[in-house]
Amino acid sequence: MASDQNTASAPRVRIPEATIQRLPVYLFRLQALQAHGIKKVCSRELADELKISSSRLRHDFHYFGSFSRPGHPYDVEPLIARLRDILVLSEPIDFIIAGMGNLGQAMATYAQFEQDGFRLVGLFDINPKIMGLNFRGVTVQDLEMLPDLVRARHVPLGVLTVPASAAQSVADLMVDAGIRGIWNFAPINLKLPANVVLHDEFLSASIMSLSYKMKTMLGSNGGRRDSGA
Amino acid sequence: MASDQNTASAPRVRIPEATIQRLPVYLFRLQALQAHGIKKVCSRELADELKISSSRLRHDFHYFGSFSRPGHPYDVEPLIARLRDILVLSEPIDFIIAGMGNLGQAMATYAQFEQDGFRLVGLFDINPKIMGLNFRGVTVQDLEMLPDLVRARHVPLGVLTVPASAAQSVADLMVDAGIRGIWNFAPINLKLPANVVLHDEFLSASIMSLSYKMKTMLGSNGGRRDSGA
DNA sequence: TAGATTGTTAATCGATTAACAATC
DNA sequence: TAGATTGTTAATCGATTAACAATC
Repeated sequence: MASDQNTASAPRVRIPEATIQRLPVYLFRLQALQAHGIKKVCSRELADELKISSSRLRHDFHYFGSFSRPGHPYDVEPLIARLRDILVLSEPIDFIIAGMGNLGQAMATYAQFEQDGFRLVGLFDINPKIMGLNFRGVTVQDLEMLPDLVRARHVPLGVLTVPASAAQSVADLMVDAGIRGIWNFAPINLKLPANVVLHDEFLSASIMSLSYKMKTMLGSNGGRRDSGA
Repeated sequence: MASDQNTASAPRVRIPEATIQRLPVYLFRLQALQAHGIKKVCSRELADELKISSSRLRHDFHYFGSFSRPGHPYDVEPLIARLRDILVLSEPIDFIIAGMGNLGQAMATYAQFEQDGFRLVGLFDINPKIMGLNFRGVTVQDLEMLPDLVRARHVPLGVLTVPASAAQSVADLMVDAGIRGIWNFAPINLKLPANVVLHDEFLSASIMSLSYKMKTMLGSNGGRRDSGA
C-alpha cells in the first residue's frame, strides 16, 4: 500500500496560510488559460506568470496529493476542477451581507462571487431608506430579521460591511444565530468564539501599506519633501 | 518632543512585508484607544488586543527606531503621529479611480481614505451613463481624459476597479502617464514596470480562502454541530 | 530606589527554494 | 526509449518568539 492521498478534501498535515491564499490565484489564472483554449500547462509556465517559483507551486499542490504524472504537464480542466473542489463545497455556499452602504452594495452586486460558488441569500441594514431596495434579486431587510434568516436557512457565511462602531454587535448577532464564518470589512478587531472563522479585509490598511511601499520606492531619502536638517 | 528623531522614512534595513502590513493595524487600534480617551498603552496590552505577541510588536517598531523609553509604556498620541508619518506623506496623496462600477463607486465614497491621508482627484469610466455622475465632489470623466489629469497633477496612485478584461490596458494607460502605484481589484496578474508598485486586492480569492478555512474547521473540530437551538 | 517595560539580540520555528529521484 | 517534468525531500532563508540587559 503506497501513499494514496488523492482525496482533495482530507490533507494529512496543516496547510500553511500562505498556501491557502495562493490556491485561488492559481485557480483564476488557470480559468484565464482555459478561456484562451489552453489545455495543458507546466508548473514552470504557471508559476512564472504568477511571479512565484515553480518549486513553490508544486510544493503547494503537494499538500493535496498528486495533480499529474512525472514528465507530463498539468491538464488545465481537471486541475481547475480539483482546485475548486479543494476550495469550496460542491454546492454553493449561502451568504448574507450586513450593512448596505456603498461597500455592501458593491459586494451585493459583484457577480464574480456567484461564479465562484457563493450564493447571496440575504441583505440587511438599519436605514429605512435602504430597506426594500433590491440587489441581484435579493431585497434589503431590517437588520432585526438577520437571526431568523440565518437560523432558518443555516447560512454559514456573513459579510460585515457596517460601520466600525456597529461591527462588534452585528458580528455577535451573526454568531448567536449560528454563522460559521465572517468576512469583516470594518477596521476593527472583532472578538469572536474560536470556532467561528474570521477573515479581515482592512481596505484602509491595504492602501496605507501600498502608500508605504510607494514612499520607499521613491528614493533612499524618502522623497522630494525631505525637510532639510 | 516634537519631531526631533522622526527620521521615520529612512530605516536602515529592509522592512519585512508582514511588518508593513501590520503597521496600519497598530495605527487603527491606537486611534480607537485615543477615541476612548486612553493616553498610554504598553506593548503587551496593544499586542493582546491584536492577537499577536508583544515581542512581535516591539520587533516591528524597532525597525523604525525607538518609540518610548525602557520602563515606560507608549504615549498614544505621539505613537499615532509617528506611525502616520511612517506610513503616509505629511501631505495628502492624490489618487484616481478607473472603473466606476459598483466597486469603484464604493471606493469613491469610502470616507475613511480621506481621514487616512488620501485625496480623491479623479474618476474615470467608459460608460456614458456613468460619466457626469458626481461622487464626493468629483465628476466621472471619460477614461480618455485619465492621462491628461495624471500628467497635469502628477497623480501618484491609481485604483483599478475595471473588469478583468480591461485591467491590463487601463493599467498601461496609468503607467504611461506616470502613475507610481496601482491598487488592483481585477482578478488578473498585471504586468507592470518594476518601478511601479502593485498591490492586488483579489476579493474573490479572499472569500475563497475564507471558504477553505470554514470547510477545514467543519471537518477537524466536528464537535460543535449547532449551539443548542 | 525598585519595579516596570522597552529596546535588542539570540533561539526557534516555519516557509521558500534547490535539488533530484521517480517515472511517464 | 529518452527527454521532460512531476513529486518529494533536503537545504536555505526569513520571520516569529523568547529572553534579558538596559534604563527610566
